[in-house]
Amino acid sequence: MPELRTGLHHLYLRDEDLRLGIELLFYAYRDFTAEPDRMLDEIGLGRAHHRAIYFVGRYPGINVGELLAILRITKQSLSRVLGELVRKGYISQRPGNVDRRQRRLELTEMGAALERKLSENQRRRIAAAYRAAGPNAVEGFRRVMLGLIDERDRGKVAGEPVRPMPATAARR
Amino acid sequence: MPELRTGLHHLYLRDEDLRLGIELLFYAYRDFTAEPDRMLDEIGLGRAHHRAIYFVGRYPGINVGELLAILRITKQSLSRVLGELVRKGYISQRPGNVDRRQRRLELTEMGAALERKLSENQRRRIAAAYRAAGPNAVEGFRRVMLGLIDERDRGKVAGEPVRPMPATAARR
DNA sequence: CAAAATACGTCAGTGATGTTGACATATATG
DNA sequence: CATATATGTCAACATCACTGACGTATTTTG
Repeated sequence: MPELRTGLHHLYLRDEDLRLGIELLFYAYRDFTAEPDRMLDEIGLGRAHHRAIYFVGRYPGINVGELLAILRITKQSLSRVLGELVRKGYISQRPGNVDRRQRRLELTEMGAALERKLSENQRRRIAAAYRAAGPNAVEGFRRVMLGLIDERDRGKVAGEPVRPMPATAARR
Repeated sequence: MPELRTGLHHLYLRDEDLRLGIELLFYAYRDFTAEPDRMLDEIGLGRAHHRAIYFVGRYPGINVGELLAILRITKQSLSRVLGELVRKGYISQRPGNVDRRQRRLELTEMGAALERKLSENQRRRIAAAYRAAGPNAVEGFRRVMLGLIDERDRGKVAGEPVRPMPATAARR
């Protein structure tokens, strides 16, 4: 269906084109995470903490279940990470208004500062790549990346926040 | 300099544009690795093994130092992974002709079969994303991804293999 | 040719991140 | 009230990474 719009069903993909795609993902991700990892290491945190901090910053008030759905790790893993972040004062929590079983998570001032510091690095890298590649390339980048993501999560990344929604939301 | 060519120095990047980029990378990488990870798990291997197998398949005859430069892990980590792969019969090794200190690595039949199986999955995902996005988007994707990679490795991914080169090559 | 550098390996210890499984508690819902 | 949900905890374990120290074979160099 989308193929018809643009006539792309004829796109000829050589093995090498696909290999290049695989490698681009490997190298880009490797370099994209390297510097934040180093910074985190200095304060005794790791990439898992970064991810939690990032998404709590992105969706203030997010609860544990929603975060689990994004990160796709076990609650035990997340619990450890989240516990450390709360203990160290990067994340605050309080029960939900409508569903008091939930822990609604937010960044503290300190957490927000760390989040900015970490993602500033990544933003800079992305901004440089975007600028060097140009607006058309950026649009193409987005289309392809979105296509790489599992269909059910494309909406999530495209903008609509994982809003808690009056109780019992995350039950997809 | 590249900005002048295309006049992109005016590209206006909102905070949200950059956030989207960060998230695209997170989600795409998460989903890109999920299925191979599951397959590997069944045969008692992990993502680290996949990476080694992939790059040995990509550069037959690659030596340990070159592989280390690509993966950016310690030799102790790589040694473990490589040792397992050799013991289990996925990778064969023999000393280099010109420098006999080197271990030149190659996939066995079995290793090549596993490599195909694993990356077939990733190829399919990439091919689908490419086809849905169209050739222009693919070109843009490549430009941006390349820009995200550390400059010194852009050549590597763009095609030129990490060829051993008559002795003393990898000393960048 | 002897000394130094290189390619690679190993042993030992540690830490971060993930997993499974079992069980507990508070709250919500039908 | 019975059941489902949101979350947590304890325990054990695997994978993948790291640091540091040291060893051997081979190549390069003064």
